[in-house]
Amino acid sequence: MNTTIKEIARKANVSLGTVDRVIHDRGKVAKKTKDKILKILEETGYKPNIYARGLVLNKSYTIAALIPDYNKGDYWELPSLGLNSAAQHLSQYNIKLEYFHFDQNNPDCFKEKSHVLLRSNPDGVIIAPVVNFEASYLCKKLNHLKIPFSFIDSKMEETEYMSFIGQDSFQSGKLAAKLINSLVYEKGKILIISIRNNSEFNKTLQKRIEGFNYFFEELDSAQKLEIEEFSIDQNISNWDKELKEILKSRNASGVYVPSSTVYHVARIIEDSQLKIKLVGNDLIKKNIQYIASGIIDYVIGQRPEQQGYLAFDNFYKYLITGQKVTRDNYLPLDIVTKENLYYYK
Amino acid sequence: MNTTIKEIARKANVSLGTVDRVIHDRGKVAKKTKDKILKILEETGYKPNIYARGLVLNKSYTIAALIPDYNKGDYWELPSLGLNSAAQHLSQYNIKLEYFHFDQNNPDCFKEKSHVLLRSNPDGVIIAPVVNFEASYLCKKLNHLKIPFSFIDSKMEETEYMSFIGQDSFQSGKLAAKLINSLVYEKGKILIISIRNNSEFNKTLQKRIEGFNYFFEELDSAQKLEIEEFSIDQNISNWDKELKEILKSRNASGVYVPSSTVYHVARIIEDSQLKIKLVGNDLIKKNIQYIASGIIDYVIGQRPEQQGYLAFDNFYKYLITGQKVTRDNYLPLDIVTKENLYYYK
DNA sequence: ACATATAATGTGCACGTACACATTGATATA
DNA sequence: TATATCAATGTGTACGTGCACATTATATGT
Repeated sequence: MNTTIKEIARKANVSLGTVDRVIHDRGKVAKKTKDKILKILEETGYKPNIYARGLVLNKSYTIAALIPDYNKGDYWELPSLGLNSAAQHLSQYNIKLEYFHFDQNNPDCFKEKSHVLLRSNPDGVIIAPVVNFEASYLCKKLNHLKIPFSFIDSKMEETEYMSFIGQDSFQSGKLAAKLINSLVYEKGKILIISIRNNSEFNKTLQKRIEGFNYFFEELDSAQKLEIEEFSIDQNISNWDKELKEILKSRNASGVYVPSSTVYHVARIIEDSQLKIKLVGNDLIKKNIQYIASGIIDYVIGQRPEQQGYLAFDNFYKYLITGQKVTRDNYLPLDIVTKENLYYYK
Repeated sequence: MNTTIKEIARKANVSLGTVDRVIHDRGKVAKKTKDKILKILEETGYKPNIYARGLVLNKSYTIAALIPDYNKGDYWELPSLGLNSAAQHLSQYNIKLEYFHFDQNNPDCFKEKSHVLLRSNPDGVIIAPVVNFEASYLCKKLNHLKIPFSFIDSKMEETEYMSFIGQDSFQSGKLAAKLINSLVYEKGKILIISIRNNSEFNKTLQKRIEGFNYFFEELDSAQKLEIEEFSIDQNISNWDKELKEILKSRNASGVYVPSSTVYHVARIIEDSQLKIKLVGNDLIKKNIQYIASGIIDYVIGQRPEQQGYLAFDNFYKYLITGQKVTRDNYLPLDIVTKENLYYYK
């Protein structure tokens, strides 16, 4: 049983109200009395009862999530699942989640949604900063309004974010390289194929490729494999044919796709019965079937659901329980393959 | 703002007490009234206010953990870390953790500690059932006393446990086989070396080995590798020499140690500068250095800290928030290697 | 019809906190 | 001396729930 305000008051020979004023530093207490009460608080290690506190405050918090729009089976569905799950678990604490979806290909859309978001006056904001410049503006605004915000997936160093939840892209690429290397085993050529669905410069992709190349640069030159890099834009017609052409003509032993769109390559490998080892990212539905059948050899997961869950949970911790929040949260790089696929789903 | 019992009562034209009886299924309510109230509860999606609930109950719960004794750096330190972390996070909810450590090699010790545990009259029990027969007796007792209990690490199917948190040992072995297979790549011999620190039959070890063998049985006979099995008892003097002898004489390309004691093999490989690929289990401190240096190629992790955290958290959920608890919780089989080691630590 | 048992329903209190409001005591001013 | 001022302290209420206890309605037996 913890000490209560009542006990403190009895020990100090004052009323509940006086203790209350000291605890909340509301003033109107004689210095002598205040010191006496503070001392007793210290000695007894008083901690407010969170139930009574929660009951009497009974505030309703709203967390806004500024996340890319998605179709079923896309990557961004997964962080949303985690966000939803956390929101549901914590709904009894009167903390709610509100989405503001934007089109990844349209920076204006991000800007517009930012404004709508700000007008809703949330108690916290979760941002997926895929559109850098506009996000920077939003962060400044939030900072000014003293609304705490978190990044998910990737972060913007120069802002005063409360927390970041994501992965280390460079290391992800390095790990992919190691896996490919163990698969093709000293013979053959390797392709890096980026399949982008927007024309923008993408930090995450870039860093993964850097990490991938770094791994091979560090190897003995004897073990080095030939690497070729390709970039395909899904907005261009016939991108599918082009991809097929590359896969068939280059006589590659292994392919690395540094994004969740690796299933496109898997489909072609399956259809054309090519003998190519394949490594990609993310455990999305469209990839799962190819992992199960062994066409995708390895996928590197980044626990997107957990990312979503943590992002929301951090606001609960911060706003409701008043706990400190870890600022940078790097989640493990999960290696997923046929044999351990089941327990990651 | 969520609906309250008061509102439900007003809508149903009854008193608070009647609604309360329906919610807690305490009987003494006319069927007609009960149905009416149930319908309203359903419609409004009533959820009890956790603060008010906690305030009025304000019980102090004690969870007992019956876990093997350990030295620093041993496997069982890790679930304890998770348990402690959960206990600390949830301390404000008046739920405490009390350990009862036993000696793995001494079934009598388990029995004795079981009795001490029962006398402490806990509100929930977490059991690591490494001593099967004695655990069975304890479970029956707990069942009779209506004290809920959970298993961690491995489970006993025939008991009425509240939840289990652990891994799929068979699949763990299968995954290890796949990794070894990709490492030695169609040439050479593979050894399975069990290093036991107690003389007892160990279910987990057995199942991992079964899974390991199963993987190779399923391969085309052309790709099959020669496999030899060894078992070493650490209680026998000179076990270290024997191990060294095996590693040096058998001309193996790969070794699988189906437990956390893989670091013993790693040490010998390092000292004797052998060229043997090595796969084992668990991310304990003694293994980490060998993963970092690449002597252990892969380790399969089972998130022991998370196991501990979940085990405790499940009791919080069950006893305090009244939520339903998932009965079987299989954690992912993490593949840990030099390149992704950092983010698993 | 009446007493009595029992089923059904209602009432009141406690939990610990936050905050609005009320009261007390001391000092200064007319 | 009476009164206004203001600092210091005290009191009361609400939050929503769980449970003990009180009350009312209905059925049963004589």
